[in-house]
Amino acid sequence: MRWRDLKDEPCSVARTLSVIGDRWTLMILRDCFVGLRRFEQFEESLGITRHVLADRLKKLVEEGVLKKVPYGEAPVREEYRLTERGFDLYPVMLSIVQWGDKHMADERGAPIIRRHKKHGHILQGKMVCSETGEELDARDVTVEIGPGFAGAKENQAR
Amino acid sequence: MRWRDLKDEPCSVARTLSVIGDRWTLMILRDCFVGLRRFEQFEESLGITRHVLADRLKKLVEEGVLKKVPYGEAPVREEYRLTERGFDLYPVMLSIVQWGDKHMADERGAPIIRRHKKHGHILQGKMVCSETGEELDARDVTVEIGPGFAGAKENQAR
DNA sequence: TAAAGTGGGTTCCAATTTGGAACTTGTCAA
DNA sequence: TTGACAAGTTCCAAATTGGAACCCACTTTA
Repeated sequence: MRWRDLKDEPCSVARTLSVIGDRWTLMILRDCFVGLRRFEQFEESLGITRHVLADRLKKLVEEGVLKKVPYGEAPVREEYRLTERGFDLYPVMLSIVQWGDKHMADERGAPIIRRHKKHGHILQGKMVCSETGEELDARDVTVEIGPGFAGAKENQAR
Repeated sequence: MRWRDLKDEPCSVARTLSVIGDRWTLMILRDCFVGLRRFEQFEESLGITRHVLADRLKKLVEEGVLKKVPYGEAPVREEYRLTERGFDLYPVMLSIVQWGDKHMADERGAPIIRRHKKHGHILQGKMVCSETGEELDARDVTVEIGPGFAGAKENQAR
């Protein structure tokens, strides 16, 4: 399978990765989640080649994860902002951050901490079962073919 | 910044992506989470070039996400299994799946569904504040410099 | 009014990575 | 002794990324 065929797989992991699985794309989204919006800000923050950045931003806009919003007066320019679809990626981002905090930090602790705006406390997210509220572990879960599986290409069970 | 310098950034997103952000790595992990273990199984499932697969597996073992476990008798071979560090990636995987289920599925619904082993019900995960139990949204959160930030290279605030 | 600055891109070429296919190694089974 | 397996390697071509320079529509400064 080629990378560009991922989006046609009958698998939500593959389909999501076809949008955010590119090198640098999640780093751009990280910057979006901390409030960066402009081409030059992303470039400075990431030190990434400009044409790769332009390409990724274009794809994220095409996929509806970011949108271009005009700003400024005299020379009207455009900045990039998360759409609702983009904000929906927050659980992905937060679980990535928390894995890094747990497994990749040095003895001093996490490089960045999060605070709950409303309550002021330091924030940790946790993935729970929306039915029972129990914290989820892969070993508690089985998978089955769902309604959207059939017909999407060469179907291998997964 | 080059891709291979990601691990030295004072940012847990960057550090985590230095482990799982490579093309195909998350697809390999998806297969691990549904129970595949052997080189040939990954190859067949992904249709990926063998040397890329070998390289990714090697890196995942080096990072402690997978471990090689002997199996078989006469010709003793080795298979790949998730470590605890690997199982800790489940929230990342699940949130990726759920974004795909919500935003990339066709009208028929999700290609795969999950069931809670213990209770038997269909399972949806949700990311909540571990303190208050509220579902989390990026807009409820602010970030601050944490204890592990300083000194790790050229520090840009993030 | 010419020169320099800004933000957001493109273009070009070299260096890395990936894709595809064939070859290797160790062990067993016919 | 030949074949089959599982798990890799090796080689070369194709695609992607990195680095640097160039472009364009405005605006400010001199």
